[in-house]
Amino acid sequence: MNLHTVLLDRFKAALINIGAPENSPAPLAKSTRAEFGEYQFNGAMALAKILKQKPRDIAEKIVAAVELDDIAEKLEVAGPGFINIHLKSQWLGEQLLEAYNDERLGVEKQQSQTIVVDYSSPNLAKEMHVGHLRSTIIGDAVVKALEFMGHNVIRQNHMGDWGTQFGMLLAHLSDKIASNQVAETALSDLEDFYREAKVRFDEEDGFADRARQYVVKLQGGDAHCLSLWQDFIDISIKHSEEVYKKLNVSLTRKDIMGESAYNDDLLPTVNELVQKGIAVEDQGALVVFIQELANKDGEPAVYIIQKSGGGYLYSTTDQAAIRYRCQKLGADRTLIFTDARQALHFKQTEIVARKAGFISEQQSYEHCPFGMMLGQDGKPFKTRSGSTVKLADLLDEAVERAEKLMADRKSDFSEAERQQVAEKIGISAVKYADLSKNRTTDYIFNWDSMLSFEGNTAPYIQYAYTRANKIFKDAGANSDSFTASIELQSPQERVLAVKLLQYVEALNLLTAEATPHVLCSYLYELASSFMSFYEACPIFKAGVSNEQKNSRITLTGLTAKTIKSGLELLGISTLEKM
RNA sequence: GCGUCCGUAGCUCAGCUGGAUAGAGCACCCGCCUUCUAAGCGGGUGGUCGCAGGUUCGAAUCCUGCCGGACGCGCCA
Repeated sequence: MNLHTVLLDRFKAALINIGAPENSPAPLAKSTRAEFGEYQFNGAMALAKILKQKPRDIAEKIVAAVELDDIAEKLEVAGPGFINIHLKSQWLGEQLLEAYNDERLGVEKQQSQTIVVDYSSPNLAKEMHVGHLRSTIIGDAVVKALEFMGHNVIRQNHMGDWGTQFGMLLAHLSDKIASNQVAETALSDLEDFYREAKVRFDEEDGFADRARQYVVKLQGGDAHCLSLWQDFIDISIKHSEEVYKKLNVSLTRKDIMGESAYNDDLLPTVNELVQKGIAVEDQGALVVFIQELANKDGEPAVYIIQKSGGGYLYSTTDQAAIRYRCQKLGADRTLIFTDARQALHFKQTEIVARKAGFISEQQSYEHCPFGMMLGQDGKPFKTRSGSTVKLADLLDEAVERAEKLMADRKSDFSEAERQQVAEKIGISAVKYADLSKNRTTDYIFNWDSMLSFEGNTAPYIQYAYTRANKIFKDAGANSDSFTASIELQSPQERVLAVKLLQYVEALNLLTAEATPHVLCSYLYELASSFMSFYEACPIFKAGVSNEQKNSRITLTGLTAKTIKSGLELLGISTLEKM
């Protein structure tokens, strides 16, 4: 059940009844203050001009026409023509009970689409660093939410497993193996390995030439080179998989669709663009002139799809990828999670692909950009040439810090338990801190605030969960058999009740905009509402009637289930105690 | 030069498909533990929503111009 949708449908019907034109604006919003009820309909003011009547008169007519007796306690017209909606406690209680007894918590699925999601996509030449964190976890949260909402999601890990840099790496690896080193050992630290290869490339006579030969051989399908490359890729993928496991990210080998996978498609793609007259030769290269993105002097933007030497670029691969995703995979939507700096590239890519007919009008292509992770000083955590922070190291530090915080507190955890809890707290703190921020802007990374256990943080929400879960279990309530009627008496119960029913609204927004932070905000508000309820509405204390007790246990149970569900979609696991 | 994104409390961030008195958390101040986990709850101080115009009954939100910041703009990805 979707509160917003139910109410909106009723108001839309009412608008027609009072003679408003079809498709009149029907703004329905959550009320900003408790005294204004739970929702407010603000359409009367907008209609004043269209109907040539006073907004308050229109509001009165809408109130008279709208059929809400079963749902609303009262409707009141306020201010210039706001219609405040106070929902019926009994009706809310019935909806909550339904949600409680539903394994989907009352969340209706969306109309199913095939959605391709391109995320994580690390460069296999190096180890994953902090720059890959956002794409990986934001993408994974969106993927999980889309699946929960009923979509057919196809993950695409567009790994950087091809390109000129591999010549240098393979030449270096070849030498290591020639001197009897095992590939796994040589590549135990990819970062060191890359650095060594780079130094040789820059300084050692003849090495750069050998590296270039390796590129040519590799692209020509030379067996020895391919075998070396395969070894390298396998080991590098294992590094990534370790990070995914630590991060509780759902990507697996079968989701990998690296750049190399499009190798055979590049020439046909380029040919198609040329045949259709979209790509033309310019200064020896094949380019697409994009008039739509021309500057003020009318000079078009230039999009290179083949270098003057015949080599391909990432634009070529991206065109091939669109063809594959839209035509072979049948993507209704394609979501791409990369940093904001690539925004222009993806805008150009879409324009070119649409001209070429690789993507149809009905199919969407959505670049979902995100900002950089910055240090305390407001500067990037990592510079392009400077030292990088390895993602694995960052996560290890998160766990260490969580351990220290736990050590400062008394607990009856065994050593093994404490280790496990610290791991979950540390990792989830890092993930949540990132996920809870609007992805489009840069954000400042701060250990203290993400691990502070206060405010909009993972530990706060996890703590709320352990509290709710504990009570629910203490009540001996089995989620399958326990039911009660719900009585909403105190303000805290009401606030919690309405919040619980708004889970679906947060999810709909998340899937539409690919913004996990709206789910974080929702969960924080839910957790916070529960904490207030917890303080104000005792369950196992004297003077609490049986009906009240059962009602509150049900609310608590649904809260626990909802938080658990929401955190799972964010890729954050819950704890039984902490 | 052109383009994209951004500028909200001392700090970190919500709110931006226009709606009532702009919200959280941190920090600061004041309260609440003889057991449903105080890693919590309640209350308070703190704002020319970068600036200036415009559209509108109504603008943090839309438009224009400035100022400030980040990032892009033909053979890297």
